[in-house]
Amino acid sequence: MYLREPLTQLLASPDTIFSMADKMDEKKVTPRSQDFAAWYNDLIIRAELADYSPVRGCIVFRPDGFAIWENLRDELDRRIRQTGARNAYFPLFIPQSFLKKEAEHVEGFAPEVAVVTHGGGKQLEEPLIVRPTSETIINHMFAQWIHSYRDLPLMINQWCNVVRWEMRTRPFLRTAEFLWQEGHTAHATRQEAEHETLLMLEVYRSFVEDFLAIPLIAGRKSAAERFPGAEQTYTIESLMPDGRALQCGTSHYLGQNFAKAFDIRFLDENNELQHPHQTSWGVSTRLLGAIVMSHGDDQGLRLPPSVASTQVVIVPIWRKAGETAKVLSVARDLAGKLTDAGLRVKNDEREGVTPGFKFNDWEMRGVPLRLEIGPRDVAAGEVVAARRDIPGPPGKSKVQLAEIVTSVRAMLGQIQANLYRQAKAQVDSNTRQFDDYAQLRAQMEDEGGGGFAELYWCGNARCETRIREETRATCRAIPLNQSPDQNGRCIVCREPAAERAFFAKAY
RNA sequence: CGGGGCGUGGCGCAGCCUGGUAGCGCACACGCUUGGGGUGCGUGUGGUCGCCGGUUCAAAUCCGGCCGCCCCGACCA
Repeated sequence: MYLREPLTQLLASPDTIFSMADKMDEKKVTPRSQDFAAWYNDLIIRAELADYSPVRGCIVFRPDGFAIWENLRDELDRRIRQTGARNAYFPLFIPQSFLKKEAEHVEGFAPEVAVVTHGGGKQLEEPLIVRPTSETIINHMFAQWIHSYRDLPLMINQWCNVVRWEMRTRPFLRTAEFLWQEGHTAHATRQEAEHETLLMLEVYRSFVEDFLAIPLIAGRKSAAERFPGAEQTYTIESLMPDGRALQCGTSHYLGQNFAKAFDIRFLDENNELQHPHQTSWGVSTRLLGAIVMSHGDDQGLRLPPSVASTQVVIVPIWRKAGETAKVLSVARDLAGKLTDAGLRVKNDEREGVTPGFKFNDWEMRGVPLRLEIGPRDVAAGEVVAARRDIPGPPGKSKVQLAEIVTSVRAMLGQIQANLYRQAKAQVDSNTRQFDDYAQLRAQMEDEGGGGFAELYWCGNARCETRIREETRATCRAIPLNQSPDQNGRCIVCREPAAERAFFAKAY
């Protein structure tokens, strides 16, 4: 399904000297500027984050890729628990009839649902679907657990896999099976549920920006982009360097739609039967794709220290046999000191590969900080530190061994902040305001994704549809808390428009 | 489902036109060498050429059928 090697060689101009080009391609990934999609695929394979599987649309998470997910998951899980939600686990299989209970929900998901028709060698009485999301089965259980306002709020989160039979898949960004967390809550009042929806949006926003160093626009979705069955969908959207937007997480206010469909009722303080107001919210392994694209360069991955499986790699260097023991001893001592300080450290003592090879290897894998230590450094009581966020000689500096822990901690903090700064600059330079529809169309026709377009939109679906059909850009987010503008005019119909929206071509 | 392309060691490809029993690069293993930015050399492992059938003394190569995959389109939080 995916091309293991990019099409770039096939697409290369006929006068390319293949014998030379091939030699280069074996060592380097496809340059990002040349073919963004090929660069992305190359990086994932070469950095050993994931591999293709024999099953169409499904990928294997290799240890280095899964470690990023684990680090990300542990931190987000901690933040989710802080809001009061608790983890639980619901079945992978859901009775097919459940999906049909909420009209919009079934319409939205039925086409991409996998169905199990046989088990134990027999045809099942009722087919089971493999969950594409768990609203139905969780609300079925909520109906049995909720009786009184004293049972509310009920806040459940689960980490699991889900399956959506996508027609077109890409590693991390859209796979048939993916890992995610899905939160589901039920509240006594609309206000409480709406507050929860926005609270979780803010949890996601701060988590992705601070921990993953990915700049975002937070806002609500247009009616057309809403989750099937939701009253309101909120989103965090990022912009990839190729100018296409990536939805990084969503939080939905479900109103009473599912409560009514699944007959969830409780007695309030006045002994009156009420349907609770609900929310659901989730982020997925798609975030790994966002990390790769937002930070990576032609040398490979660039991982924020917060999620990197290895934060610091030590490369010992020696020339003569007599130097080896001394260098290794200092390197090991250094690794121990940093590990004791709570850092994730690797000491690369491989023989038979040159230091230069190791430098490139660890840069490909995105390790934020490399410490080179050779005979000269040992003699001087220092190491050479090379920052992954600053390529080449400018990123190198000498650090005294005596103050190594403090220095490394400081540099990791600087790298985390700088990766965000670089990504933000990239997004800002690709975000434009438009007041003229012809200019918007021209921008979106350009090669590449077209970037974020910030514009006034009246909110009418007809104008939104026209933009989508004529520019292929969709409404990604309508930022929250805008101060109403009396002078705004819809970019399409010129009617008064109170709010600005961000449009972009999306993944 | 419509249009286009491709199936040859793990990966990328050549060989096919003009049949003679498979080759190159990378990767991998071993040895020496090298080591502060992807060292160099040597030796070696690994393939019923997508599948089935036909033609022929002989098929990766020619003929027929089938299967699979990829790209574009349709579709899609």
